[in-house]
Amino acid sequence: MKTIELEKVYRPGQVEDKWYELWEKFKRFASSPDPDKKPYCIVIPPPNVTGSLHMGHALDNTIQDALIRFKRMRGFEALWIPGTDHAGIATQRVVEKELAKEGKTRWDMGREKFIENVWKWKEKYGGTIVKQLKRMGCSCDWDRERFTFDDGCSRAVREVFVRLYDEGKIYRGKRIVNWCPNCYTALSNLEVEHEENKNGKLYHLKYPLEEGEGSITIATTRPETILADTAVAVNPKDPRYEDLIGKNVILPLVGRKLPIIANRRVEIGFGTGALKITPAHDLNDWEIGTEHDLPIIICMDEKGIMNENAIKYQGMDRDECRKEIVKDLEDGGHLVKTDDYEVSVGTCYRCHTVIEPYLSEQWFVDMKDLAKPAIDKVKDGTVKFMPERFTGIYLDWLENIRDWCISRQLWWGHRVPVWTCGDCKFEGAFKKNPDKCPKCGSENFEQDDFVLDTWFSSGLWPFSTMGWPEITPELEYYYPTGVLVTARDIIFLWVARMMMMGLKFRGEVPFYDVYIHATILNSEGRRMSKSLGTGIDPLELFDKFGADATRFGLMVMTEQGQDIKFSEERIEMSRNFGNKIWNASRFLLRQLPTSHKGHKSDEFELTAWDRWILSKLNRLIKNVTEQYQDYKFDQISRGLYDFFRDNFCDWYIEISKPILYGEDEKAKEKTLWILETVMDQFLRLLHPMMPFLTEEIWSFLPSSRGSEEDPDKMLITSEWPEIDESLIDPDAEKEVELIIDVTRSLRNMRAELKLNPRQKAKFLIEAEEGDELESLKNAEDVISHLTVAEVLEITPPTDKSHSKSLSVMSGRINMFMPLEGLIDIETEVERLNKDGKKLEKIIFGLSKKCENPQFLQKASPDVVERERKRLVETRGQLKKINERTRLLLK
RNA sequence: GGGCGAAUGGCUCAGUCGGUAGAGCGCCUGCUUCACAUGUAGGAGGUCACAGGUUCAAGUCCUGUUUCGCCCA
Repeated sequence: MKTIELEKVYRPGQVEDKWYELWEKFKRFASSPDPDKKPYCIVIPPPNVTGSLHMGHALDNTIQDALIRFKRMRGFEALWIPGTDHAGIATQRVVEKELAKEGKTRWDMGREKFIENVWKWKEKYGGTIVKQLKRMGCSCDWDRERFTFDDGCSRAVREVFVRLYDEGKIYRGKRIVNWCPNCYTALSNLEVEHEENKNGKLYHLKYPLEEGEGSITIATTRPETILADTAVAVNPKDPRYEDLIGKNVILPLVGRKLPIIANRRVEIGFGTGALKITPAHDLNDWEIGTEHDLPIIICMDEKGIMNENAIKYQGMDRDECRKEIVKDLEDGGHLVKTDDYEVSVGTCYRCHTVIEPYLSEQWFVDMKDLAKPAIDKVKDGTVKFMPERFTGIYLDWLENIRDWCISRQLWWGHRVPVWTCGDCKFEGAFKKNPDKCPKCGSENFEQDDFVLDTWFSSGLWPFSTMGWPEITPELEYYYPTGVLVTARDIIFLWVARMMMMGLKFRGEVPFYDVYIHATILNSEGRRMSKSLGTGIDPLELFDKFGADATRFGLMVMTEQGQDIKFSEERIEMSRNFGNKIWNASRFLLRQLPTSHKGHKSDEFELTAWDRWILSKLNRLIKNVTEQYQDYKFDQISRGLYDFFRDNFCDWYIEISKPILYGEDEKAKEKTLWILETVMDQFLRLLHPMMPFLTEEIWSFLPSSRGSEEDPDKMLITSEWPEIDESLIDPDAEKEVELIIDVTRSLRNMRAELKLNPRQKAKFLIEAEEGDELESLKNAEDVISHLTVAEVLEITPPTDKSHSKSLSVMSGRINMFMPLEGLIDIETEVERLNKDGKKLEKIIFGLSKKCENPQFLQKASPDVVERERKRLVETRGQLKKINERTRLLLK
């Protein structure tokens, strides 16, 4: 019979590539509606098409893949829809950078040509992240891969826009928006990151009164905007300025006359209590300006360059202008003082340029009505957040939602489908491009120049990927999806918007669970960032440790609940774990030329060890299955790890060796059956986390050999283990734990004497008559095997003095190792004293407890009973120790 | 300013219902034994941030404090 020889060390590289190809070749990831099965669907939170895999993706997609593989094995019709996001700003920037290398700009080539170029770029480089997802084993149905800017998704965007527009939920308005002078576009509030600028300054500027000698001093962090000041405001309740309200000041450097107005929004305590009002360059000022009907002056252009209103500063950029103005104000005696001031500045999430609050005409979505159902469905428990605390964050945001600025001054993206007639001024939104004005028939009918926020299309992702606005079989079968897996910084960008859009356009939530996973930090606890160079490239980890190990390591790390400080040690530990599994299977395969799986547990007389490992296995099945449902990935990985290393390898395989190398054929058969069963079930349980390694080993197991050619035999589409409750056996567990305990104690004695591992030792064990003695006697062979013992006497307590032996106690069991004069009395006495001290301390605590009437009265009876028993046992141990000390010193 | 989270061994972190504090890595010691040195056997190492409180009993529950991190404004 042919046995399979495996390499001593598992090498993931080739194995991983091979299996991914085979899974794809045999369409193992494919899913389509099947009325006989329950659907389970995940839509990937689409990564940027320009992106490459970072640790956050690696974690996010490991989780999704594990869930999909789990559900697939559980018999669900499991579909994972992959895809990417067209990432308006990011992609456009990348292509513009390329052009810049040739000394060109997008304006040089024009809109159409430029977009063509971006598409070309996308076709060429956009597949990077997809390849990387494959590299890590993601079992997405790639035939269903989507792109937020593909035809289908674009149709969905059009449909949604037109419907919201026609309902009046989308409107155009002139507002202060977050403007990025580097990307030349407006951004939504969510795309602005706030940073503390510790080098900020608060400038106190003196504005002279129009009449008389006096002046008013205002405080500002942005002196360059005085060029667009149109008023000075004070709080009506501020006694300092009561007399000045209604008077005018003269704006320094400019000479414009500004009224002093009273507005309750002005904070009395801030700065001087007097505020310069620049309606076109500050949101708060805009609101005050609107209330007072102030004139609006814009002093810079969309690139942050000072414009014609900036008098002699025209042409300077913002920062340069600030310096010049401060200098001129100082020269003119208008600068009273400059204080250091820590100021929070908004920056662009893509390029980190300081955001300019900027007055411009943009498209907005009125969110109030959309938000309401999205709030309700979380409040009534239809949609659940994991961990639960994110519910509050989500609700809080939606309850205070503001209108969403959806237009971007980009070229790459869904163009706003609104046309305006140059003749009759008719304006309308269209699902299909019109060629003339439907009202007056004019061909002077122009489409809006702006494009939509990328997140507008990702909000539709859970149903646009399924073919909506068409009602496809997919949509009817897979929607709502099971879970959205993402990081917490995406709760508003995706989760909330998908909820709103899903409820609005499908009338149903897009997913039932929202699993928010950790953010991965580097080992110093800082966010991983490519621009800071503080990131770790997951692909390097795949190369070094394998994708399986990286996946498993990440799963172990998610135990941290919130942020993960990345530690490569965990990945290494997982690599070692994989190697351990590999080697255990190597051992097993040598013993197992053919399958022994056909048996049933009642065919054999099972030993305590057999019942123990089957009991542990079934507990594992139970736990892992439940924990997948609760997204407890840390506990799953930990449970698998402990079971395999501790229970299976360290103990069961070890005790199986004398049997497998022995003569008892029936016992051999039984042991092989159990070994194979455990390995088989374990591989299934581990598969979602370590898909490659498990599939590889699986393909060697006799029962599934040849699965490389036969997709029906592959692990990926095999069945998830069913728990057999009848095999959970607390008695066997207790019995084996006793034997393990005794074995450890005996080994401990060996180690203390620095006995060579091959040197056979002699042990005496004394246990009270009863179950324990019985169990130990039954396990005599096993214990002597595990402890390399020659003579192993197991008896009831005797009167022997054991004076020349080492001793150790565990519970009510006393163990001795006779030494014939080898013992170092001093060391042994010292050790006994140390143990005795420990015991005394425990006894002191326990006796105090057990004498406490409150404890006896109030604690539950079983606790009292347990503590009493412990006290008696511990006292007995101490007595023995004292006795031994006395004997040794005699 | 408002909210959320964290603080446990040298490091990174688990710790379920309140009832004997655990793991991985690192460290020390023994071992090339026939699946595995990516291994194995053993060991040292903890005032559970601090202060109160509840309780027979607190790492765990409550209140406050400190430090750190994140989000929102």
